[in-house]
Amino acid sequence: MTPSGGSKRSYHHGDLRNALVDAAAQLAEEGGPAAITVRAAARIAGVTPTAAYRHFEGHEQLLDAAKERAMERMGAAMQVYVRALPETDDPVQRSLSTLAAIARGYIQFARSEPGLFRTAFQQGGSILDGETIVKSDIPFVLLAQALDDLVATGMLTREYRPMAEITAWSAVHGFSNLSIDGPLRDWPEHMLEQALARMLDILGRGFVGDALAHYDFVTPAIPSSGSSTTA
Amino acid sequence: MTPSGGSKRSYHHGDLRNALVDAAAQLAEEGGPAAITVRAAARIAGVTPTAAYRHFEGHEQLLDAAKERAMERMGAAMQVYVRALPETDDPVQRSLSTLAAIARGYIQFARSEPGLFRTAFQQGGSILDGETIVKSDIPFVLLAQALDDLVATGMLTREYRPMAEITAWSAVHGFSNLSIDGPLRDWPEHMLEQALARMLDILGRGFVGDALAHYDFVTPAIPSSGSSTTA
DNA sequence: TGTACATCAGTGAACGCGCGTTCACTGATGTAC
DNA sequence: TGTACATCAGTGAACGCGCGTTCACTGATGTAC
Repeated sequence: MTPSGGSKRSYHHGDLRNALVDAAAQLAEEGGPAAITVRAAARIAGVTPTAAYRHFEGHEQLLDAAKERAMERMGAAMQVYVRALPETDDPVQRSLSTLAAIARGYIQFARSEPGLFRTAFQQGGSILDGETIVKSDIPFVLLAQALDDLVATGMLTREYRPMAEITAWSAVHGFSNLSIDGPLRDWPEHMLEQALARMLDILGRGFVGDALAHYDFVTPAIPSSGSSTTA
Repeated sequence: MTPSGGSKRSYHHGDLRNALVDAAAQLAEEGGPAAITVRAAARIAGVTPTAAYRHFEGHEQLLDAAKERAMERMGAAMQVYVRALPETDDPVQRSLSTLAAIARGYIQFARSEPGLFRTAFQQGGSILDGETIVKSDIPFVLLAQALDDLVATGMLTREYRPMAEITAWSAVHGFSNLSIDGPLRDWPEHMLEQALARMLDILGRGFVGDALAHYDFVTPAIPSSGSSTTA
């Protein structure tokens, strides 16, 4: 019976706050963070701009909500990559595959949803601080777990473990940015793939040393979308 | 005798185009790319907005010019780091030190001039394409040269060489972004330094393999500004 | 069950702002003779 | 050297736009009796 149930459109709009965040995310998708305005979001939600002020203090709060939404979408997209990993008994291979899948999921999201990606990492607004992100953001947890596993199996020396997440994160984040806004923007797909494969090579060896040669750290986790294992 | 000499303020303004780009860069420094407007730049240059249209087709061209200017500043800042490198007879150590200096110079610029950094890599506008950048952008050339040297000395296997620039670039670019807009934004200096040192560890071993252990790839090239070799 | 009332989500009109851009112009500079 | 003229960098006023935000309001919903 609560109006926030959203099942039927009772009580005026019923779920306007959510509708506005959806609208903001749609605007971000199409035009990046700069396209998110109170008026445009209200327009999409089919409502007067003033109505938005019942649910947000102002423009900045709407932006923050959109940022959060973008982050959620990104996390969900990355999970698809990780979940699609084949089973394996080799714990080292599993850790390495997880790392590669996270990397590919991250970059794939940036390239397929650049507007949301830019919104998620937009300057200003709220930011999950280091400790919060560790506890709430699932892909980040998977990343940390994979690195811990590498230590447990002795592939990653304990000495190299602290802060290692930041290296992985920096690399994929930078690659994403360079791919959508930077000098790699107009590179053909196959060159991007080569560059990414090289990056995974180098990162992989950086993490576990020369022993990497015995493992597969580069194979795409998912061939984008469509058929599963085409050449 | 040409008015573009800019020595004396003859002929109305004398060098308005340049003054407008300076103004645009100043705006970018203070408020990022979004702060660059035709009117604000004209205001700073002490001139009517209309005057700007004698020198730029419109807003977008002014933005492009500011972007280019930001890139130049960044290149210059990075060169300071590279030039400050101590001499060494060991070619491997020299290559590794150059790589580390480029990385530190890049990140240092992003952190000390975030507005210009964001402007340089702002979405949209002109972008130096991959081939142009190789031939024109000096830090990038230094990066490529250092990697080539690593191959020449046998430290970097020829197989790992192609696209290796992109890995280095991605890592430092991502680290820069995470430092100024992302989750590392509020980290204290010493934690950032730890994270960066770890990244250089991992990248270094990724490039040259376990042999990295015999070299120094992490030491700061320049202790920011001020005294030269303080603890 | 029926009525009176309180609540509060959304309306409609309006504000002031800074923006990009255009127009007809002015007046300093450079040049031809 | 001196004058008439062409050039063109910069002016001043104005436009239409979309923005964020505020105001007094309306009318549907929920609640007390």
